[in-house]
Amino acid sequence: MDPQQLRTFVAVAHLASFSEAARELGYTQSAVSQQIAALEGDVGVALLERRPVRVTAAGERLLEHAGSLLLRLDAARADVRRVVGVSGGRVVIGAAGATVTAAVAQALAAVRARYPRVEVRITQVARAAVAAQVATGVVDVGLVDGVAAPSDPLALGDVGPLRTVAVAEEPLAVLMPAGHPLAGRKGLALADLADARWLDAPDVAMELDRLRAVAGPGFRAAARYEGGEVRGLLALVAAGHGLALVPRPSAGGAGVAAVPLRSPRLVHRTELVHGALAEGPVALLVETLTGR
Amino acid sequence: MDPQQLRTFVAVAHLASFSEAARELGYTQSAVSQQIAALEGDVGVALLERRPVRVTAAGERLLEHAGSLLLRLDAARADVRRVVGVSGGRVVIGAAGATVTAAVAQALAAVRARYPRVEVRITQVARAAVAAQVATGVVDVGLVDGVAAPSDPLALGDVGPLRTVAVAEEPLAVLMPAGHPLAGRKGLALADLADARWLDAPDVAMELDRLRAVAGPGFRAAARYEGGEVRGLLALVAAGHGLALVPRPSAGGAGVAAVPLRSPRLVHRTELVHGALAEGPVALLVETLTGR
DNA sequence: GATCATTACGAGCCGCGTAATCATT
DNA sequence: AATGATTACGCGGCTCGTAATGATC
Repeated sequence: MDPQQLRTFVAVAHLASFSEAARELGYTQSAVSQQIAALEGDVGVALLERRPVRVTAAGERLLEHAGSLLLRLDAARADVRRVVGVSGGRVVIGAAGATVTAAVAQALAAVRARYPRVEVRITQVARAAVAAQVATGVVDVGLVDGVAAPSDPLALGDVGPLRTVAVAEEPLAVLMPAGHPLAGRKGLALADLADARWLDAPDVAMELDRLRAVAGPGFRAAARYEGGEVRGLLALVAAGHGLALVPRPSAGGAGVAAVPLRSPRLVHRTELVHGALAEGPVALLVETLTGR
Repeated sequence: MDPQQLRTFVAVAHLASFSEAARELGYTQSAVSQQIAALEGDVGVALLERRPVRVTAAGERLLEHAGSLLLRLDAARADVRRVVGVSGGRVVIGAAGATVTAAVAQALAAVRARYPRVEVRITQVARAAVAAQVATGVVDVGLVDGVAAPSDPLALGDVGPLRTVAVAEEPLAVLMPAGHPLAGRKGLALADLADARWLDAPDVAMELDRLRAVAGPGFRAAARYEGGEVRGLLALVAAGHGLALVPRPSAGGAGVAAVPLRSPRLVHRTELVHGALAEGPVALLVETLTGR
């Protein structure tokens, strides 16, 4: 069961095609076919049905393991390399969404103060790819946010050997035009607003998909705002284009009311994903963010 | 980083010798040397110092990952094979210590009732090897016991992708001769007994090592009883050879007093270790043990 | 007949063992 | 000198690509 075969297997399973997998991995059809055959011979079970290509029950089992296995393999390699300090002069943060809060900025300041010469870079990373990017060492740490019950961890799926720690938890608030009938309330329940029109602004507010996941169906999108500027969102809300659910600190502005969310009891949570730490700027960053 | 190389690396690191590792793995010195060289070339870092053989800092990091990685690899293979039902006609339980309690016996009865033709086998397994044996499929499930705070999981180290569930928690009692000055007490603190003489009976009572781990030093062994019979232990205690800490259900007998342990608040916990479950006798066993 | 997986086969590479070499005690 | 790790080298096997074959729509 060598890693190459596993990688090929997940590619085939995912694409449901030998030839596509071959193209993606830079092999010929033949090579892929032989690798799968070898893997099946090794474990002694058919992993795929052909024509159409579908994973068997046994293959399903292997798939469950394979992702984590490959992630850990990458993480092991990256961890070993980090010891040498290959990435000594640079700290790369992979942020999924609008996770660079005040706390993060502050921690970065601490890093700059202690290591003035290291370059700090923040790149946008797809939420699903954070673990892989941290594991492979493409980024040094990852930042992910989402909604969760207070002091509950985010559902990040399989993070393999990586550790996750909370860096911030903020209450949530619903943004609405100042003149909205509910604008004066002290707090409100999300269920009451399922029928309202919402703004889908993945970078600055809660994605509607995730909202639906925790609060049931509904929450139709009136418009989508793909910018990263909170002001843009505020303007849209003020103009009555729809509501938005945001962490309370980023709420507030002219013509906009921010009403705290009372039910369900949820918070906006930001978590840090990192691998093994030795010392140096990355370790300092993590320590500062987690309060030593 | 193929698994073979990793396996060789952990062997060399563990034995601190290329030649010994070669002997253990059935290779020549040369092959081991080449594998390590290839691995180091692959990750780009020296993993071992030679003469004497010692793992470097980078090697240490790799070691941390390697164990879990290989365990998961074995678990993946075993999980896949289990789908085919290679072990359909047999259920093998690996027990570390005296973990086959009434609950386990009862669950086994349920399995026999439902699957009359399957052979049930219980083998003794070293505590440290339970995870590996379950992962590789040598045994279908593992049973491990130990002391822990109420409803706290046992510290089993790395179990990789395996799941652990509690099957029993029993209060602890100190066994002492009926005439012992403390024999009439309703409960007592372990700290008061650190200076007493204890019986080291790993198969039927708490190992003294683990006792020291949770309750501090002391707890000198007066004698060691390696049998698996509780009666033997009771006889020794009655004769005044020493005290023993046992789960309360197995306490009691002529000439012996069992005084409940009050402090620290600890219980005897039995946990089940298992891989992925499909259906069949093993699944039934686990379900019965965990109460569906 | 077109698409796509498998099989046949040859070329190159990789990994092992044997044996010689080098280093450390 | 003896033990033990590394290097040299040749053989066998493995894996890939090309190309032919087979299966399925």
